[in-house]
Amino acid sequence: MSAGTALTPILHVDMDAFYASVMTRDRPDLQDVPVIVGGGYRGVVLSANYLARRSGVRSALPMTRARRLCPEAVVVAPDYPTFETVSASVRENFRQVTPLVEVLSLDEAFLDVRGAGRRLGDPVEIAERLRSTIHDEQGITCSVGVAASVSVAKLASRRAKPDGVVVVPPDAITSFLHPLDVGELWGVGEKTQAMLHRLGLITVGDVAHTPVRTLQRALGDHLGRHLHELAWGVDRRVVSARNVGVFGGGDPDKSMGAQETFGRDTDDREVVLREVLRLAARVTTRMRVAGVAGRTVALTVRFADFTTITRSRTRAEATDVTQEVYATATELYDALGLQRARIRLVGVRVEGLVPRSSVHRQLVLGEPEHGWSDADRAVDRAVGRFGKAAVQPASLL
DNA sequence: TCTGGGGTCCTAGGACCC
DNA sequence: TCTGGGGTCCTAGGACCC
Repeated sequence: MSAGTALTPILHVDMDAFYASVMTRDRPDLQDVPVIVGGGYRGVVLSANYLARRSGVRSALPMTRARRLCPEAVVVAPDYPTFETVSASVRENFRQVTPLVEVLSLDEAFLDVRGAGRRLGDPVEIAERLRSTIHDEQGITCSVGVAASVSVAKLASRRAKPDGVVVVPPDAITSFLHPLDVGELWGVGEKTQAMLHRLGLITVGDVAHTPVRTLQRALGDHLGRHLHELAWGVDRRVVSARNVGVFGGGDPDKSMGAQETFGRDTDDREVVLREVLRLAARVTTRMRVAGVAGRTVALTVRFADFTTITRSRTRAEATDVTQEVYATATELYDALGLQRARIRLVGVRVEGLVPRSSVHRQLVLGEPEHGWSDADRAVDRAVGRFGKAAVQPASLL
């Protein structure tokens, strides 16, 4: 193993145009045409292949604009179960390299291969072997960034795209980072980039050579310090198999929610509340499967002009009961006192989740012994046996 | 037919408590 | 009593990520 790569044990593996690659891999007819994954009414682009990107199509772009930019593109609806399957197989490939895998999303992960060197070779050899395994088994390509820290590895993988590997040795970190636009840094989005540009800070090098106090005044204590450190390649964040977010085996979720954009805007309270009930049922069903309950219920309302508000209320005790979440969300909605406001989207979220086993409910005087909670569990059993369509709250029928 | 859905984290003000 | 101050909870909003 060369001394250089032994000092760069962090891999960031990122599938290339993941959704688009998966949707087209078994479709010879889609190999040489621009492809956009997304669609649906009022939707956005989830992913686009490299031919479509050449026309300026990017993820999160409204579909209407994407079609205008690339009218010849084939639009394909996403197939999430297949994405999950492919993603699980790839994660298994990762775990054969090291147990230190931090899954960021369906198509991205950090690997710490510090302990794998003797067995599997240096980090670059490991990266290349993973790439060919994934290509052979899944028929899709990925790119890998190799560096001493997660933030630099993440930037390196972007440079490696598509279908490549980029290594940033420790002595090349600042020469790699400093020419990049500040917007490339992980955690700098549109707003922060614009703010930094207004201050005349265009490149990562500009940020590196700005006093921390100045950055903190503009961006707040935390972000200011954080960006200054990132600009010098200082990143104490470690690859943690615990931080796996939505996927199994990691830290539990802190909140669960669901939201839905209406096919067309509505000002009808009945229509909105029927959707709120549907969302409350969806969320609490997931909570009961996960064995969690939460005290805070948050309602999101987005109006026709895209302004978005949230209102939340913390209940005395944690709940996973559909009717209780629905009741709180309804109170929050009615407290808005809306008069004919055009509503585009509603969302329901339950926060402050704790294991259900840690919740001991006070018996409220007059509360039926077998109340809504038992009703929910009966619904869950029926859904488990007969499928989602079998049981719905009465007002959804 | 402009702008999805699932999350996390940070900030800031006010209440409240010691 | 020339009004301090810290810690925690709650709420609302905003930025960001994939």
